[in-house]
Amino acid sequence: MSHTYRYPRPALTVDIVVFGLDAEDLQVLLIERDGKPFRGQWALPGGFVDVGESPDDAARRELEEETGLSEIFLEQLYTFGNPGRDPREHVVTIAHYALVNLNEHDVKASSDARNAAWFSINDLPKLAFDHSEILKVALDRLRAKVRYQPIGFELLPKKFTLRQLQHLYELILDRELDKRNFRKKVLATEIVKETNQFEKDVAHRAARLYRFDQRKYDRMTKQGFNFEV
Amino acid sequence: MSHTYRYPRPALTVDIVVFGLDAEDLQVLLIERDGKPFRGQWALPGGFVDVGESPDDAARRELEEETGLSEIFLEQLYTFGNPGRDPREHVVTIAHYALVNLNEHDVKASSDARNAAWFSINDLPKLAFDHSEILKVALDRLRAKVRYQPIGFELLPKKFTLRQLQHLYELILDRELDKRNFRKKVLATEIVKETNQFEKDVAHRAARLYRFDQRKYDRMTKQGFNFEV
DNA sequence: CCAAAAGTGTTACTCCTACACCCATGT
DNA sequence: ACATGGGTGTAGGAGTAACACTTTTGG
Repeated sequence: MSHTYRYPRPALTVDIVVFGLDAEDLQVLLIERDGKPFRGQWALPGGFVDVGESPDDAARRELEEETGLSEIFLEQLYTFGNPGRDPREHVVTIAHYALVNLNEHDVKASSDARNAAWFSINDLPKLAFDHSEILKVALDRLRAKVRYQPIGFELLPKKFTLRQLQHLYELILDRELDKRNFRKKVLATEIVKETNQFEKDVAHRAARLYRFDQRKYDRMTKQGFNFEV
Repeated sequence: MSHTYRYPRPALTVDIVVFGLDAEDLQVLLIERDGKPFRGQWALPGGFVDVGESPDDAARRELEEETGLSEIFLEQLYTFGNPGRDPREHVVTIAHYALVNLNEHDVKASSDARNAAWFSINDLPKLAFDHSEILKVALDRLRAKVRYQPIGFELLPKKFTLRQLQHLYELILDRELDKRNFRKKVLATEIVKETNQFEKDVAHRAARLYRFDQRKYDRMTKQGFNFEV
């Protein structure tokens, strides 16, 4: 079946910048292209928006189809629509960004034949289309956003040490933070609660584990906060 | 001529929330619809994105066609694409917002037969489609943005008094500000320069006129600043 | 007992906030 | 001379930034 319109329409897609965190680096999830153009190059996961489907739903669907990731933090980023960005035709893409905790989500579950892999944001391959630009905008957004909304927590496991949280902020903001001031600031927000559990199997004093206060977290995500670490 | 695609595509439009400022209120520019659906209701200016045209260009073109406004500050806001937002078919719209100085731009120049008018944001009519929601998001964005980027200046004439600037901030943020602290803060940014001109024809001491320092303005627009008035 | 990271307070400084009076101009 | 808004300074408080040592644990 084919579809006819009175006027031509740009194609509409979604692309998703998925950020993850390992011990070393902030990472991005990329897909190896198997079709033209840019065959064999790495690209952001994404695909067409179906008629009758919201862009947000399309982003979640594509992400699950291509990488197996579901039920993660996902937000709209920006819409890119310069006519030259896809050599085949005019394709407008609604870019999103997502945050996942690598310990609790496994990307190998991908049902798609295509190759998916994590790359450090400090060591990225050349990307297809204008995806480098999209990634840059996503990173800028992430950096700006952690300063006034507690979204960074989405990248950590449910229970985490304050050092892990600090490390996350250091990776995102790309600078070192003072340990004492950081702890004071985080605890002052009351967004984390201490547990009675501790790290295991470390060759030094074990750090206390904390978890989010979901009620405070939700309130602060809506209202915003000032976290000028 | 008609156009056939293998898969159906959502329609793609732009809508623009144009903010203006008069002595009393923050205003929004609306268009009276003359076609179905929502005939006779007020709506945001906007229209279809042509193939081969960037969304940004489409927004500028539609704005000029419908209201005569050109060469104004315009930025992408958010893309709205819930399938139910237009009763005819699935229409995805890339919403933008624009800021204009009402003294230097005249909306009567509209070449389009449709009726265009300014409305106070405190006294809005019922809007077509999901345009009330778009307007709300635009207003939230404007409020958030004036705190860290000097975009509010776009709403003022080239030369203005500090009282006008303060009034603008009070209208956008919807609260009163302290005159002395506001002046200190603005002058400390060095984004405005004093001129040797003064207000005319006022029945009291004439206020000094200021203008932007364009170099500082551009730098701060890019880098952001903290303007927690 | 050594290595490694956890955990903890104080001080100086900067920035923000609150607040009231005199000045210049036109009528 | 009076009415109207223009223009100015200071003091107290809050928050930020800089900084070093002791504690706990495993090997």
